[in-house]
Amino acid sequence: MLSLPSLLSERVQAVAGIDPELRPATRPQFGHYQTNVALRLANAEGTKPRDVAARLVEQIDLGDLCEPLEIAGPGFINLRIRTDVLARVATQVLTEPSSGISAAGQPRTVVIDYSSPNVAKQMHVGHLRSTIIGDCFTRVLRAQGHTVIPQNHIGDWGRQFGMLVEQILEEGIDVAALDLPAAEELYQRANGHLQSSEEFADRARERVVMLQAGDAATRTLWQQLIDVSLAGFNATYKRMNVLLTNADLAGESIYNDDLAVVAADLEDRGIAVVDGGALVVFVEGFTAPAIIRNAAGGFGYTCTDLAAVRHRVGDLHADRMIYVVGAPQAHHFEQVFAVARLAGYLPDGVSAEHVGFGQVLGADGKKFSTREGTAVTLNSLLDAAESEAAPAIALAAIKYADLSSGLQKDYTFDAERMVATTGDTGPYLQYAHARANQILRKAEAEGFAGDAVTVLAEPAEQQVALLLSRFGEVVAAVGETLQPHRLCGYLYELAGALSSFYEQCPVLKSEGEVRSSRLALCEATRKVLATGLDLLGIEAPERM
RNA sequence: GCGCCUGUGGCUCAACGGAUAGAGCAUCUGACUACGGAUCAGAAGGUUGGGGGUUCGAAUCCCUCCAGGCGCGCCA
Repeated sequence: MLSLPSLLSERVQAVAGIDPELRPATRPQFGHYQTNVALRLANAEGTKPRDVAARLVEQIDLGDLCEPLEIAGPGFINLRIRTDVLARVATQVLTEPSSGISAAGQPRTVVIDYSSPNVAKQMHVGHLRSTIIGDCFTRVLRAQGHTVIPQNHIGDWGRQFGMLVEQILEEGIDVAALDLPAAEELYQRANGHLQSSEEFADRARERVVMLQAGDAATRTLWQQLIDVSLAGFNATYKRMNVLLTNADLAGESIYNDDLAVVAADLEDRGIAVVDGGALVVFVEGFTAPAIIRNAAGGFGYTCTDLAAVRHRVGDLHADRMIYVVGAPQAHHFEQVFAVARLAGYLPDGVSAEHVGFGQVLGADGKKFSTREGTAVTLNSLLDAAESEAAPAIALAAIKYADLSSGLQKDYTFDAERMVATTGDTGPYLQYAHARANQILRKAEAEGFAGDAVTVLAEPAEQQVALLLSRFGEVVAAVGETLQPHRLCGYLYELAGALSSFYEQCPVLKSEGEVRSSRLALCEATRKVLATGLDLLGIEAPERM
């Protein structure tokens, strides 16, 4: 079904010839939607905007959907949707399983790279954002009918495993018996050891070679470290209620065999050249080249990411790739994508987007860290929120705080503010949902029901219905722009409209068709709130 | 030095070149014998970091300066 805003837009465009850029009206007296299309046309033609508007209004065929169009101000055309149409659309939101989310016209295969913690280290604040944001994208794009393939690019390979394995052997510990925090302590000890002892550093280096060569005993310990870490990660994912599972794992190590292949391919085709002993690609617009293989013969993460691009396009058949990685990596990904384009790993038909995000700051406005100056673990963050509210509420609070403002901005982790049930917070939305649910439950107990919205006499009712009709558009916009805060803002507005409606329009105390219509409106709103919250990865409780 | 991001009421944030820059928190005033009050209605609070420019129209685009953050060949 074509959503109402798209339908309106289409009708206007049929006459205007250009995208009317329909926008929700900025003020109630301007109706429901406004377009500046006449202003733009007049500008191009050199005619008077209001004359153009008058001509358009004459020709636009919207009588079945809108009240008579109005021209206002310098030449805006204002649209007011007929209440019978609003009622019909609200009923559709209620009855259709999609709640108004329209299936993507061209379903794509979307690979999303997110979370990506490092083995033998606890997840920290940066992983919090990547995980929450990536999880939201997965949910939104799936709801639109895209095939989403999450890729959890965990750090399960690299030089650190040399020191880790050596430290294990020296201490004679049973890795399988460790938990993740203990593994991280091991990491710290190994790192300290590496700094203080040349001899240990040499052994660590040799151990890396053994690991790469596939030495059985070394591999076993390495695998045990991964298993221990995964147990920790999965516990956190479960606690966070995110969709990631072991099936989504695609750690760095899976590309081991591809690295030399990629390097050789780039070198053979003259894309990469040896410079200062390293194999590099010079990309126009970048001051420093991308290093494919360092002078010592090792492969860095640029090479790994190129191999990953090749795999995702070639084997997973991605036609859209999204990388949810901190903003400091922006430059790196720009370069990786540029090289991948040059090499043809990233064909024209495949898009690649890096969604960077800002840091999590502490209450002092500085980078969030512990008193000792180390990174705050994700679990301790969850603990902090749970000390303010029940787990389901605390989690909603964190996720909403993370998603509700522009991703690129830093945000301050303020547990007390996040869990507030007033204002623009996750718990407020949960409460609105629980409230709607409560009234529906009471209605059911009293034998009342409503299966269609038929009466929209009150402005408050109309406002709710209008917002319901926009849900699909908002979800589509989030899928396209990858800006979850749009959905947050929409749901907040809807929750507010619902509260106003409660205040002004008695539901259970009204009677007959008015009552059943209002119940249907409540149910449709409850459904959209629940669906929308779910897209954010937030649970919609039945009671609070 | 070069590059990227950020700068909007006291605080936290919206605003896809368009009408009088919107919300929330905090503050103040109200609301049915409140219990859907974990709510709602309202008030007050802004020369959008400064200065230029483009445009019928700029928080938004361009230039410049200021402040903060983050990057910039062999770590990931």
